[in-house]
Amino acid sequence: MQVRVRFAPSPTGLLHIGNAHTALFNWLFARQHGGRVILRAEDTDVQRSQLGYEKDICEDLRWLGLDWDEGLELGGEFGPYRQSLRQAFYEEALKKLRQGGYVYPCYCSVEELEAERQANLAQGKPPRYSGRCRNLSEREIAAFEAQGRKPAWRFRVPEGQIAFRDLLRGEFAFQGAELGDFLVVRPTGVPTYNFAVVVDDIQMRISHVIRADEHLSNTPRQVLLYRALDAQTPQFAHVAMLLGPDRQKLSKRHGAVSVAEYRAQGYLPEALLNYLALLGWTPKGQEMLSKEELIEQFDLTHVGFSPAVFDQEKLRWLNGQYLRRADDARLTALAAPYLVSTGLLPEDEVAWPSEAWLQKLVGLLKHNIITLSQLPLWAQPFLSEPKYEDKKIVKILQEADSQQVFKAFSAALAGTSQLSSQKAGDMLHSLPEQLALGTGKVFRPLRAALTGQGKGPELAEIVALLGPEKCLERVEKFRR
RNA sequence: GGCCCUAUCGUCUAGCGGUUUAGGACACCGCCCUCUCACGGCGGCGGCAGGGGUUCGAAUCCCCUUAGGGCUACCA
Repeated sequence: MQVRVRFAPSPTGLLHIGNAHTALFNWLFARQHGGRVILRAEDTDVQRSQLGYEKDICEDLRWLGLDWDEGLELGGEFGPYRQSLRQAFYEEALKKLRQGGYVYPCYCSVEELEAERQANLAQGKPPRYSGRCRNLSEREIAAFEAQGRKPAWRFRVPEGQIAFRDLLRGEFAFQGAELGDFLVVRPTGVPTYNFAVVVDDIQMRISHVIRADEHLSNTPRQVLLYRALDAQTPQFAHVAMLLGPDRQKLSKRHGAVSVAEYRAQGYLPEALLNYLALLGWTPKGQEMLSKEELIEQFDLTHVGFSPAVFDQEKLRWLNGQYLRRADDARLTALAAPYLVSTGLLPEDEVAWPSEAWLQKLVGLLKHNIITLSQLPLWAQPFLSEPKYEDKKIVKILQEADSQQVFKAFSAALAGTSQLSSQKAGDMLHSLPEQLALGTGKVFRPLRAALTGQGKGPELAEIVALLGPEKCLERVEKFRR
């Protein structure tokens, strides 16, 4: 049997980290089984769904490196892949349910239902549908129709056991009596989630439904639908959902929860992807894994089912690791927007320093940062004049010993046109002995004069990158 | 309220009845490297939610309690 998985986000917002997590697990599973990934938009919530979000979600998935074989933007054999375009399928399925006597028309209004629900809740009774319309006579139906009421369609849930198997967690058995008759089609003719998913998954030949834990309780309803539609159920696998640091469901209250936000903060897609894979699953060996290695090592059956807290710190660590290993040319391209938006680089690329120099700069500074958005802070003295605002820096510059350091440094640089970091290092390290000063006494004032900062890359690298001319200029400023 | 899921260091987790003085990663602390920060190296702190069983033996199996989460929607 061919493995066919789907990722079915609802376009009611940006791609959520939690959705990206299940998308990744689906993707990994499909890729390691030579299966296909289907991307479908679940937009049956007409009020909240927006086409724009659908585009954003596609873009974020691609950014993460999760591609798909059929679905949105690609089309395919079993389309269309947006639920609002699939009305004919739902109507056909509803017809089948009606013919089989699995559903009945319900004329209750939203207000009536909500009142009933509240009343039940207040009395400590289960807030499920009473079944008021379950056994309407022909005459009662005719009366409602005469009033111009449009019916919704409800599934007649049988009593008795509904069993299914979860690939991860084993056997489940729910009692039909506990479920209550659920809505399948709204009065507007738009299907509800449970119905649309099942119809689509059947028609799209989905073999494995890998989704978050929160859908476990919906599964018996869906199993009922599969049976009524005379279809085979797919394999279910419910993975744990993601939590915030307070162990509540991960939400906007916890800060950045969309993939787009992490991208904006300067996280690398491979870092986010790698981190997401580590939530609920652990590799045997080391944890830093490429997409290819993940495909090779990932094992759905070893995914844990206890909910996982999304830990920013570990993500940050991973991002730092990937940053340091990243190609400088690529990083420079990614970093440029941050440098432009902070005014360190002009809008117009023509006015930029050479590509080679920029790459050296980024290649050097990538060792000091955790996210790309931190780059401007370090790049500042290289792309504009140092600020010399820090009190400690000012004090170092004013120290008596600093004067002879500046003098010796200037003398050593005079007449030099270019310096490798190696040469610069040799020169710098000869100074302490020459001046009979401690290394710190020599290096600290130079670093201060050259960058206005107390920390940063190796001094030799700074000197090489700035070039003799600029170094001289900055040091001379402090000579008296 | 009912039903369901979950429970190992602060966090992610390994562990699938004996090989465990419970292993790793992040974070934290200390030391080393070093002009500083970061990286890196070494070391440390820190956990089986509680209570009952089952068993020669339990983090591992069962039950109860507790805690957290989910579903019970004309949200998905």
